[in-house]
Amino acid sequence: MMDLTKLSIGAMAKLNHVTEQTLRLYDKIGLLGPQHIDPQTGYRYYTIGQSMTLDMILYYKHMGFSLEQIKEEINKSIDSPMQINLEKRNAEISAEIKRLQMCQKSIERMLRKSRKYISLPRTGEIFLEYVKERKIIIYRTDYNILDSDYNHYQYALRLLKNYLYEINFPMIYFYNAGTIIRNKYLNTSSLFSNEIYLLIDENADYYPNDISIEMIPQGTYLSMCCSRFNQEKVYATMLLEEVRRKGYQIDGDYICEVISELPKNDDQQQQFYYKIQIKIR
Amino acid sequence: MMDLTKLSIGAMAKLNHVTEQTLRLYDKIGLLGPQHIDPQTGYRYYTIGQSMTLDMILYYKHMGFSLEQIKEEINKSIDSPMQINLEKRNAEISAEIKRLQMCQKSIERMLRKSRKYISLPRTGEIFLEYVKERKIIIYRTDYNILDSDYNHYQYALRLLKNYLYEINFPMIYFYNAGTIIRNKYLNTSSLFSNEIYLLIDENADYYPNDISIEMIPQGTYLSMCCSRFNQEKVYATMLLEEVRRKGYQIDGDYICEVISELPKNDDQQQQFYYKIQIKIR
DNA sequence: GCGACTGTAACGCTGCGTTATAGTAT
DNA sequence: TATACTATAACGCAGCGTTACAGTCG
Repeated sequence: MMDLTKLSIGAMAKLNHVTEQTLRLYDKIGLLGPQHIDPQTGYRYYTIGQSMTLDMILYYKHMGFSLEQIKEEINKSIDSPMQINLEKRNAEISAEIKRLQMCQKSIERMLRKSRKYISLPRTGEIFLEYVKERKIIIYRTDYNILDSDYNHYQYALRLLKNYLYEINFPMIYFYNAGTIIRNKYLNTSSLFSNEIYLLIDENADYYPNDISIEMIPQGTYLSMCCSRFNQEKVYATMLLEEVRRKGYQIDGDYICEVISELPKNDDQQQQFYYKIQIKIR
Repeated sequence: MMDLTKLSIGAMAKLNHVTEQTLRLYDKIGLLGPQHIDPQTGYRYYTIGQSMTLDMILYYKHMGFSLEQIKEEINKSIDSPMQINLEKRNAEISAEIKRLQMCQKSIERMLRKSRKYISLPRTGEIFLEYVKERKIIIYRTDYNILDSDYNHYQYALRLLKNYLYEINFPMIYFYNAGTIIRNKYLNTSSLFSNEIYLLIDENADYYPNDISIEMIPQGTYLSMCCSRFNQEKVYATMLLEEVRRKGYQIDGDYICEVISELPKNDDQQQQFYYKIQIKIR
């Protein structure tokens, strides 16, 4: 039978299902050293009883403590309570679980968005669709967005996002962006908009106090998918013509929703895929 | 107004709430490079439109993808579906959440154990307590544990644990260990035990098929806390004397439960704190 | 010309896994 | 002597943070 008080590092490792490197590391950082080191060869020798300490280390590790934290815990006497740290860790884990659940929400939303995109009609095709109520946050510029270029549009969007960032409204809650042309500007000869918006996830469970949210009503929308930035005026005109041709009644404001804005690394061009729509009755 | 198509790395970093190092890293690994690099100075210049790509990167990062994975996703065209990866990631997160919930169970059990320990009577004091039904796994040795030394006890325990490890019964489910003296050996002049056991968490939701579990019945136990290893015979004798003195009836087997076995790094001595008990009626 | 900015390069963090090279036990 | 074992040292992993030192912008 092997000597239970003089186990080589390999024997100790095998007995406890850890690697020798792990044991060497624990020795090095002062977490668990061998009971004896041969002064001639430097060989580490452990006793079987130390596997109990190793058990505890692994247990703490399982609970998510760092080696440094475990070192503190291990060296405590039995009387000093570890409860505080355990409860703290418990709270941390709760927070982590919550974060992961938020991740899942994000993923599910992306999946929905992806599925939605796939089933969308081709560019330029006009179609009817029912849309649920949507929450948005609006940012007003001091110029006509429809006449400005892509960079200014992006900049305005960035300012809005940064505002939301500053008031701690998590980015994960908003995704698609777009512009609104109010009804009163629809019938003028030249279209005008100074409002960009961000869509807010319907599942958002938290809003800062000082945020002003607008609702876009549910209903039937006449829609068209587009792929060129800064051609909103052209597309919108086509849409309005269709409204007139079919004899629909315009109800509310005109909306342009950016569905997808694709970064491409190979060429330096941005690709777009967005949808414009107008509520009718 | 700043040039929205020639943002320095600092300006870009500020606009998007990332650090310059992050942008440099993303450039280096080919995830997101500046649109222009001054060939003279090597200065990086970004356009505002690239913050959209950065948004996506951060969004993917939030969902727990690695930079390498994000790189793949970003370079995909809109037509190739990212659904597979999203769903895979979703499953990963579910598994992670499950793991964390197991962690919490472990922590809560440790907290219970800790609170229990604090309220325990002093060493040597005999007291009555009600104990719930317990599940244990037993390992039989071919020698009298009460006559063997600490190392052999630890070794037997290790063999049991390794057996459980091999049949994939997670370590987190068992905690306290102990020995049993069967009733038939209680009345002999010399105490005998060849069974050590591990307590199984009552919340364990999984058992391997080929495991044999024994139940220790609920009921009233006469108990005593002890602090010296290998003195079980002495303590047990005291306990049996108390039974006789008070006129209790022994019901079932004698149990020795190791409550705490404390590793101490400062001196090389192990410290113990265990409880022996016998069911009475 | 000064301060704010930018560049590259290198080390640090965690918890080991993975070589590489050299000495040791049996 | 063969071979299984052990030692130290160093690099790698992810995603940056953090120096340090030198050149550049307004």
